[in-house]
Amino acid sequence: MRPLKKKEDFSTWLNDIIDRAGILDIRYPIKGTYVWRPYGFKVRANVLRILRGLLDETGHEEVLFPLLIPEEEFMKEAIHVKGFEDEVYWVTHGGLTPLNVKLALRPTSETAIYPMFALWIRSHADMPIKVYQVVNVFRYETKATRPLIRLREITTFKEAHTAHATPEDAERQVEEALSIYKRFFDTLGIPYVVSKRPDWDKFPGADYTIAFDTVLPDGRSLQIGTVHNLGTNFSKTFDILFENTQGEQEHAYQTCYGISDRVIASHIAIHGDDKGLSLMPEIAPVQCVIVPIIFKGREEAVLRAVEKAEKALKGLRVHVDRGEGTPGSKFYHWEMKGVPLRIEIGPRDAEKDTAVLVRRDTGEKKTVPLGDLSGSAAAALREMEASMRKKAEDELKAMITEAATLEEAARILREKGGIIRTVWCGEKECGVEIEEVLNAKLLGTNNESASGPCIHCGGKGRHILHISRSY
RNA sequence: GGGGCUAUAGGGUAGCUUGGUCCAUCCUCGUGGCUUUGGGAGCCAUGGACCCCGGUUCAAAUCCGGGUGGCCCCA
Repeated sequence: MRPLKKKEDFSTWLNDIIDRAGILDIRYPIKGTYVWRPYGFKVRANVLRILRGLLDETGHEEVLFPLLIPEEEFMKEAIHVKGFEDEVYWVTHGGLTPLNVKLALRPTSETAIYPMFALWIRSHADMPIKVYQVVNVFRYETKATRPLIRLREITTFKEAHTAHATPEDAERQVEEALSIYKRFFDTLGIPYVVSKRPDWDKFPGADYTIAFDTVLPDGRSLQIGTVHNLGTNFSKTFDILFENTQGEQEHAYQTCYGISDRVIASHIAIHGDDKGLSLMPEIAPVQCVIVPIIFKGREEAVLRAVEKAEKALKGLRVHVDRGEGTPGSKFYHWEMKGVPLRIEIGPRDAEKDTAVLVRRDTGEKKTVPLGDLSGSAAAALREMEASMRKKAEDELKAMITEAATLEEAARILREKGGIIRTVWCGEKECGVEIEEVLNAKLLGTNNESASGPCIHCGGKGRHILHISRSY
């Protein structure tokens, strides 16, 4: 097997680790589609548990819409259609019979959900509606596909859709969505930069789009979440009308926001190392693995101590590796799987009633009394979470660089990548030129105030701008 | 959107240039056994591959065309 080298060859590293840690099987014979394996599926389930929790506690309700969307509905919203038309898979036959209405495999579900919203909403009192679903969506990607990052079947797409009686309420919803996502990424230890996308790069059909981007170890940015204020664009198309308090018919104000498989990709990419995965305790399928170190003739004492340890750790997700094989090979195995905490118990420990506690992130070893194992394990996990989060945040900070000129920006992008922070006038023409000159993307602007000249045209700077090479 | 490279056991590879030496190399892996266990142990036995379709040829892993998958570069 080839050695893992995250720094030198990130792309190969990521593919290898996804395979070797048992996240996905990347050999499924259709381009851009992959198989979730049991271990990866557990990670995914834990991630979704956190996300569902955050949505549920803020009054969202989970629903499930059909995968298929009739052509007529799909084609209704002109700008939206244009944004997706070359990526849509069409179902054209039922058995051998050609369908008289073609059916789209959802590339996202606005056009599936909003016709139903039109039926559900009659009065201002029916709102707000806040629903979400976790589904697979299909996009016929023409560029090179990548596991968890660029897929033809996005298997984990959490999309929330809301409708409101006033524009202010929709605006508040955007703020709530941003705060939910911030808490979500914070929990997972994924640092991010928030940008309002330039107008020409917003979600097709949105008034505006606010996006979360993170930076992967190769210096390229990855979009990991988006929040859209749809205004009345879709409600006008799909006749989502309600009677307001004045007794007049009015179009509903809508938002939608989504998160995908990429969250898992970025967690793997940011926290993993050359030994394999390194999972935050919160999402690790196994939080603590106990490796008994058995010597011939002295099994009993060790196994008794192991049982005691297992009992003490009740409440954590614990696995005891009683399998064949040497301790060394088990250490490597569980490090590859990213298990946060390892507990070694051998004859020496059994004798002294202790255990060796090893942190996955730092490799730090500590001998602790068995009687106190529960407390010291919990403490170690807490410390790990904090320090993993901090490390990731520091790394992202180090990848955000200020630049005053395009030459400087180009040099930074070439030498270390990451995100350029600079000043921009806000004009489309100027922005598009920046993208061309730098061969990079404008991630967008933040809400800080800016002063000084625009990096490109020298005009009055109105925004702080984020630029990067992106996935 | 344009261009290039590539496909050999479950994973990683040698062989391809110059067709025959190949019922295909090595590492890893699987299976049965003995033995071992504080950072990937060892020994014995055994299992497993030339992406698909077509063509050239006495002869194809090797050459040619198409398909499919993978990787990279440019816009």
